[in-house]
Amino acid sequence: MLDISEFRDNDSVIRADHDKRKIPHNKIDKVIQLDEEWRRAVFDQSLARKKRNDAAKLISNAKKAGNSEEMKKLLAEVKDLGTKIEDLDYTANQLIEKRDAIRMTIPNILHNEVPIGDDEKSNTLHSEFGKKPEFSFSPRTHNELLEINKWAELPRAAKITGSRFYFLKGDLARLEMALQSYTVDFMLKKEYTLIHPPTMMNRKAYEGVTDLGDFETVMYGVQPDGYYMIATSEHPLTAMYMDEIIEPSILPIKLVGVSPCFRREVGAHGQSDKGIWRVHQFTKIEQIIISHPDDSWNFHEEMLENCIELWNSLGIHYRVVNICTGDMGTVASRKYDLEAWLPGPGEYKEIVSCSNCTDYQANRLRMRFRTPDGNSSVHTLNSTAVATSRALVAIMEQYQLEDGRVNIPKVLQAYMNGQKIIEPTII
RNA sequence: GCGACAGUCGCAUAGCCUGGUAUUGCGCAGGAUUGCUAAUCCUGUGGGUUUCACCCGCGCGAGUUCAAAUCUCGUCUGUCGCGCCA
Repeated sequence: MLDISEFRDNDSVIRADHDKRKIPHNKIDKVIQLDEEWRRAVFDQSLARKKRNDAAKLISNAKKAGNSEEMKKLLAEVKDLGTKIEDLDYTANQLIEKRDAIRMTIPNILHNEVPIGDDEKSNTLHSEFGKKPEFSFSPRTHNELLEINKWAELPRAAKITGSRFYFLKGDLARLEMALQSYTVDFMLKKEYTLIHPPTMMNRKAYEGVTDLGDFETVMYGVQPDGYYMIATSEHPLTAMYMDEIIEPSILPIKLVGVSPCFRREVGAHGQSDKGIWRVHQFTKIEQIIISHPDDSWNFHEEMLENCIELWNSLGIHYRVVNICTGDMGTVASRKYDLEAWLPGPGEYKEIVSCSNCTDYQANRLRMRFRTPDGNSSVHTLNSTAVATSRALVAIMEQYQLEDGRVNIPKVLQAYMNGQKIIEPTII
């Protein structure tokens, strides 16, 4: 959520941003209008309350002085003030609720260097690492590899839950654990603090970290308690400090979260969704930084550097792209994606997303730090380190052998008791 | 799940019985002063507005009242005890 002062003093910035995103200005106008109405209502409300407070003081004095005549007179004067104040309160509350309901849906201000364009085709290449692996045979898709090696049970998972769930089996399940351990150790060396968060969140906290539309399309609700399964550990880790005033001396807060992630994936279809690429549940290791606003752009680069070092160490060929205006979403101000080369389908596909959300989440969550001139919102940043299902797909496809088995990236072998190849599952 | 107690500004506290201007300490920030690894003093330290002032704010919500941190009801969270349990 953008700070209200942006609408009062700086609306041209928001308008210019809307132009870049090709969205109309009507919501901005509405927020400004409601804000003006609210401020008038609050002023009237304050006057009425002052009147009541003054009267209450006089009544108190009259009572102490034992002047019951005076008291009766004063009481008669303020008799109807209570209802009047209630009405004014109601009006003011209605106005600010409307104002903020709209303000919540207005997206973050984009960084200057975000490329302009309508969809992912306009994302621009930032950098590229590794080389496309060459095969003396026709490389298989990860889905074919899963079947040949019995590394996953998809139809059986569909029986007990539904489509897009999976049982991971045998060596591939072990590789998943190795990947988690390796990634966590990697992040610990960067002095991030490991966190296992709650896997469910209440509505209030969740509204602070995500686009409201996600409640319909992304998150699973948990009844009867009204909780939501987390779509990523970014959400609990970022919301962890909600409603707090943080001492600036503890900034930056650097966290590495490990959690299962749950996504409904409403509206997702197609051939590319076979296998475990796009699933309702997966495990993700996530980087989170809560920082002073002056430092956030440096930390955004730091998180990207961490990803690059990590994925280079896994020996995966991928490219980094700058996400363009049309592909950005509501919360981030700037976003890099890592896209791994998948030899099976012959495409680059997203494996990492690295965002600076500036003060957008912090404003909603009321996460502030002290400054000499009062409190000011922190910045929040998040980046995937590794989403295990997608990392496994990239490893399987890029490290595959002619017989369908898969070499284990060197850095993971120590986490697999020295094993060098993952073998088919027996049953 | 049951019962008792608790929730007050970053932290810790007083105020609640008996309704009438949110107390004190610590931490943090700014300033002053002294000068030796620091001390002392002053100021500030929840949110809002038409900002020399005023309004709101004592977990949240409702009620009683001219007036609620204070009384009543509901609710949430925590602590302890009991029960259940990996």
